[in-house]
Amino acid sequence: MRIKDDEKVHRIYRAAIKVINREGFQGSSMSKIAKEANVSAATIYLYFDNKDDMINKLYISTKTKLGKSYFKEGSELSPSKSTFRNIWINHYQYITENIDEYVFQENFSNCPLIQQVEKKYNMDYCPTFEELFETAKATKLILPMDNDFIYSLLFAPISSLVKKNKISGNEIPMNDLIQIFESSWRSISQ
Amino acid sequence: MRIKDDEKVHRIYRAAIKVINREGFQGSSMSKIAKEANVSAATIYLYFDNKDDMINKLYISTKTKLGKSYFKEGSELSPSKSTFRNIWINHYQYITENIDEYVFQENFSNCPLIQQVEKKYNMDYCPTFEELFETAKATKLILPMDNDFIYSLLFAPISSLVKKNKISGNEIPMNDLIQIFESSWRSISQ
Amino acid sequence: MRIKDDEKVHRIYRAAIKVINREGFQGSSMSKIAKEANVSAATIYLYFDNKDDMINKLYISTKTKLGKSYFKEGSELSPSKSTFRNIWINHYQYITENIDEYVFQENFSNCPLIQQVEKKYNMDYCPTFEELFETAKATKLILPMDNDFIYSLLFAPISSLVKKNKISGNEIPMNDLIQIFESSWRSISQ
Amino acid sequence: MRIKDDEKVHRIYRAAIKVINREGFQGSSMSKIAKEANVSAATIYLYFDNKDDMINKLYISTKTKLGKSYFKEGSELSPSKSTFRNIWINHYQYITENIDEYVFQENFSNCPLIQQVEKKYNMDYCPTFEELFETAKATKLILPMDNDFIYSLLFAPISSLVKKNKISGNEIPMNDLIQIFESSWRSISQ
DNA sequence: TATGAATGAGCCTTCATTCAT
DNA sequence: AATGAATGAAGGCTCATTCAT
Repeated sequence: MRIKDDEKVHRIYRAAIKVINREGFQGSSMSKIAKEANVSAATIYLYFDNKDDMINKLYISTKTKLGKSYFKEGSELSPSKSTFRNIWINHYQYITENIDEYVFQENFSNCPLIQQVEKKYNMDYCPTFEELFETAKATKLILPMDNDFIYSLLFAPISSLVKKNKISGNEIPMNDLIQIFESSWRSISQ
Repeated sequence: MRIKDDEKVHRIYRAAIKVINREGFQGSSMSKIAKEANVSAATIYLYFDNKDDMINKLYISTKTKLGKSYFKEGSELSPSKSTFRNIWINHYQYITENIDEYVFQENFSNCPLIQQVEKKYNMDYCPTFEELFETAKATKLILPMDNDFIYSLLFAPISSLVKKNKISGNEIPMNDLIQIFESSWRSISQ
Repeated sequence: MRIKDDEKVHRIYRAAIKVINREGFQGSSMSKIAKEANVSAATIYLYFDNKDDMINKLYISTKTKLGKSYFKEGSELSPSKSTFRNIWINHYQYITENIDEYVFQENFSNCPLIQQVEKKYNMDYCPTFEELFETAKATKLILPMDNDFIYSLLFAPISSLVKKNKISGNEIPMNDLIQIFESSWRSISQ
Repeated sequence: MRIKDDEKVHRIYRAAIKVINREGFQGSSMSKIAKEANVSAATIYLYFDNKDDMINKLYISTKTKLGKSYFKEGSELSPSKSTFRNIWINHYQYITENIDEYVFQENFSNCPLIQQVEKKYNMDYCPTFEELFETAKATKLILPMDNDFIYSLLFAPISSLVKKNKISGNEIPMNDLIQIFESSWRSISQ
């Protein structure tokens, strides 16, 4: 018998993202995804229960990767401006380098189908962030605010700009990038 | 007769938003929308060329309303912090009061179908903002930055929080709201 | 708008029977039935919820017709041999003249899908028979037996022969028919 | 090795009957049958050309067993009422004890797929019956009728009742059984 | 021999859209 | 203008069957 290819799951994931980003959610059919992945549509059903199952798992997979993207292995997380800057830059780099995954994910975080997954997922979303924010607040590095507020003030502007640029096809020069970080930082720092 | 028409178009718009937000994009069929709007599916084709046409026009309609939401009629736009705060609050109020329209719009701004509309639309997006930002920069009220940056720094955090709260069902108390505005303002003010 | 054709339901019924008897149950697809009925497959779904619903309703429809077939309108049902013979002959004529419906029905009475319908249906199956059998027993025309036994002894042999002949393509001459009735009658008469 | 094969074929047969009777013909897929038989679906294709081939062979197998069921080994077949009664009872016992096989077979005797097999099969159906009936007619034990008629008059009623009871879940008490045989016998005896 | 992986064909069903009234 | 009826096309999914080990 042939060996069930673990790599095949990722081929399907990549194909799904590609098709969905190209043709939208409604334009994405299992057969299109299958063709893009160079497998038979029936094959997808060997790896997933159904379309929803596939989308959910794909969503969780990308979400997990994104969650990890903030923190490079071995890097320190002492509460300092430079730590925040590193995290911020990591995030920026990840979403620009994986713009398709990122767009896919943003598209779906609002989708009713995904929201129950989302709810459950949010709970264990980012314990690392919780910790970092708390100690930063304790050391009076940043303002005492709800963690969600901090997160949004820090990351929402750059995320929003990346998405906008995706559409227009522009890129943000490094100078501007620093400027945006400094502004975001100012909004939360004490 | 003209009035009757217009009223029906908006009934269809409201129904479409309702169905789409309830069942997702793929779950929204013309017949479901028709039923929700209490018309026959065939009737929709008297007012729109096809489904895409309807979605596009709906998108533009909501986008226009959102664009107007920032500025209350007759209000002054002299470049001052309080002007910015008013605009910011207007925006917040509008999206919380019209959360369905807002979610719909956000959902679709990333959708391939909408992006050509978006591109064209963005150009004449908000001349008022351009003006306001430019004079504010000239008077050194805010930092000299790309207008897109200013816009994102000012609005992206609160938008992001509203969406997150939509899912979790929470609401932001007024105190917190002020805090968020102050933070956002700090990120762009000089 | 076009008028919903009540005759269309019967066209679909006829087509379904034809296809099912020709190609068997597994060989019968909605599209084949649709083609046979000269309608689009989608049209069938205007009249029935789904395939099972259609089969069930078809089954009930034929069953009802068969139930009525025993008794010609206006005919007497006094308990006498000639009454039984008339009923018996009516039944024979009906199933030979509607052999397709009959075969379809026999095919499905054993099918798991149909058996819940069947169970419910059996209750009000044939009150007329109950009555006739009871009075015939009371007048000592026939033996005192369970009504089901009477029914089977009377009709099962001829039904079985008709089905066998359907396959072989033979027909039963009138002489033989009388002989079979006389035999069946002997098995229940006192 | 030969033994192992045979055992597996019968495991497949049993599984097929089980699945088909449980879920109907359309609900019976090769993989379900395979799972029920505890083999891989591919394995079935080592023993049968395809699904039809399997069903046909299964049908012939059960039909053969049923054909043998009438006659217990070493029993006498002199033309007498008691011989007929023995045969009749044997048949009854067999179909009640092997109700699944019996139901399966009845289900398929009307199925187009099976009817060519049936036609060919009928020829050498039951030479023993032919013989018995002929001598019984010659000795004026039973009426001079077509053998098919005799067969149907004798067995169709009890078969029909067994099937009906299968559905309703009842059983026939011995007293009634004798009564039914006596009735059936009266219909053919001289 | 035995089997998990793979797939083209086909099934049931729904959809966006048009037709006829 | 309005709509129920109708449908070709497509979608998700399963199946009988074959492949490769």
